[in-house]
Amino acid sequence: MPELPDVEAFRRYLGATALHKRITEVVVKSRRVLEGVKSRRLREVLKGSRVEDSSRHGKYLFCELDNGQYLVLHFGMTGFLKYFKNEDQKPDHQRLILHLENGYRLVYDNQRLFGRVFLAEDRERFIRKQQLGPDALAVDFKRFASILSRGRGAVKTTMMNQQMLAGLGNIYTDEILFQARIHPKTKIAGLTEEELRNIFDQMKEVLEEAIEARADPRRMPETFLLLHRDENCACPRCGGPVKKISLSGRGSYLCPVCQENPE
DNA sequence: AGTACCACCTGACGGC
DNA sequence: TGCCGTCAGGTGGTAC
Repeated sequence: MPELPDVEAFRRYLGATALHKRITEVVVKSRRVLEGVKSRRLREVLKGSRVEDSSRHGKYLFCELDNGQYLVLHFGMTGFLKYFKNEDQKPDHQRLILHLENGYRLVYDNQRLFGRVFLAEDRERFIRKQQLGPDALAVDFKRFASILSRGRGAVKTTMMNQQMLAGLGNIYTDEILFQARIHPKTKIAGLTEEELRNIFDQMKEVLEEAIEARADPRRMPETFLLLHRDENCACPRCGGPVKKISLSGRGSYLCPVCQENPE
């Protein structure tokens, strides 16, 4: 699930729920998700504090605490946040539970344990340490073009590399390339300036529309490929069959008519 | 240095 | 019904 638009949706969800509420108790249900911090330390820092602000860089969510520290959440493939009061509403794979002063809980759920929870003192230093590229939604064209041109392989692989650009995953990269009518295997070096510009514009467009839809596919435009991610589904542009290929080990969906293979 | 592939986890789904 | 292989929206390490 969680690529940039999903994490942005979690951020807004946090803003509408647990923000500014005092954390009264902290339960680490799975210490495997903790990265670089022990349960005890995490509890000490979180207990009694409040999340006063939130921000996002790529797929990372930064929860700024009133003690100056940051609770940093990464969701892996299956993570999400859930705010609830009654026990019968609790999600199936709670990994970190924050009890709040109003009797509600904010839960970090993560079925496959690929997500990570960090504690950071400095947001920018954390981003540097993780070697993240600029956020895909914040980057300007000049920077985008110069970063992408460092890639030697397929355009999709480069766009998904978090050290190049932070925030794009498998689904949205497919979507952007579909909208830009570029085949995912196209080599970066083979792209014209115009095509690069088009990819950039579509990246912004797709991300903004997905955020607008609260990362919920049911609210997304019918023209989105991600609603038709199935082999032989009809391409929303030309009606031809959608094709699935494998690119660096990931399933990639595309329309072979709209996205011509350069080879 | 850059890129490709596997492993890490759990669960859902389709075929037999 | 049950077992098995395959696959899933991420990423780190390792091998070229």
